[in-house]
Amino acid sequence: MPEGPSIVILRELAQQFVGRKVLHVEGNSKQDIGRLRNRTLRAVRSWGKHFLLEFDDFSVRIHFLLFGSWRINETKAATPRLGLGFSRGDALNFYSCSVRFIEGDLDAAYDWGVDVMSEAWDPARARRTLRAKPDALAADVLLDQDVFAGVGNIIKNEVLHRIRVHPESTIGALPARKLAQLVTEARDYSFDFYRWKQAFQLKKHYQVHTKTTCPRDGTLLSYRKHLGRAQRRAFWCDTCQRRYGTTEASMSVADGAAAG
DNA sequence: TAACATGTTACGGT
DNA sequence: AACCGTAACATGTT
Repeated sequence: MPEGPSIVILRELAQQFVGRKVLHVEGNSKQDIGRLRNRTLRAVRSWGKHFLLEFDDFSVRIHFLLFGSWRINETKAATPRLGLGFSRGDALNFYSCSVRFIEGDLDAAYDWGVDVMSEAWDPARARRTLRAKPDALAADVLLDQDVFAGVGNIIKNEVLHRIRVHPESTIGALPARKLAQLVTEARDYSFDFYRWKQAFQLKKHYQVHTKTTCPRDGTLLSYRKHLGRAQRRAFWCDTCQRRYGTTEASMSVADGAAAG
């Protein structure tokens, strides 16, 4: 159930397998996972919520969707979707995830500049892309993996609170400084998420996600279960998060109730 | 305990 | 064509 920062943590934990040969393959994936046997893992990479295992001429792409999980040198009770066995009984096990092969060079398949966790992250390009979407909602663009690969619903809610922008603000109505903040915080909050997750302290740092009152001013937070085109949960403070622009949809829907 | 949710894709209808 | 809504997938948490 990971957003981008969790995938970065997985990538770092999986680094120990780079350069080692896959000795055993198991799993209920419908892909031709048998081809992985006796192949040497060349690199582990990530792009947004994608975890990538790179071999000589192809790579394996793992996407955990909502319920996926992994174990390193351990197993769960369930059958893995894909399990890779290495020497000394070491193993990488992936559960209830999407497994796909990517043929050829990963650099040809992925645009690293849109990955908020990447060294190649390109904020100027993100701002440019957003300027071309004036009618889109702030809550929707943050979840757009073509713009902010790795951002998920938790990061979305926390970023919007941090920059004091209402989730239904329209992008075209944001002052240039706010748009720049949105882009900056998409990355900066993701790195905070990463550090807190590593320390097993992520949830206690939530400001609005799944919360009922605003830590800034004690306002009862607003909650909507299906907000925006993405139809995802939104938590926000009507006192400190300003709504820029207006949409008919937002004004006609009256189901904003207290969270929790 | 039964809902629910850190996500995405496919498909049918408009 | 573009867009929208719904279903499907699958499991740990509350």
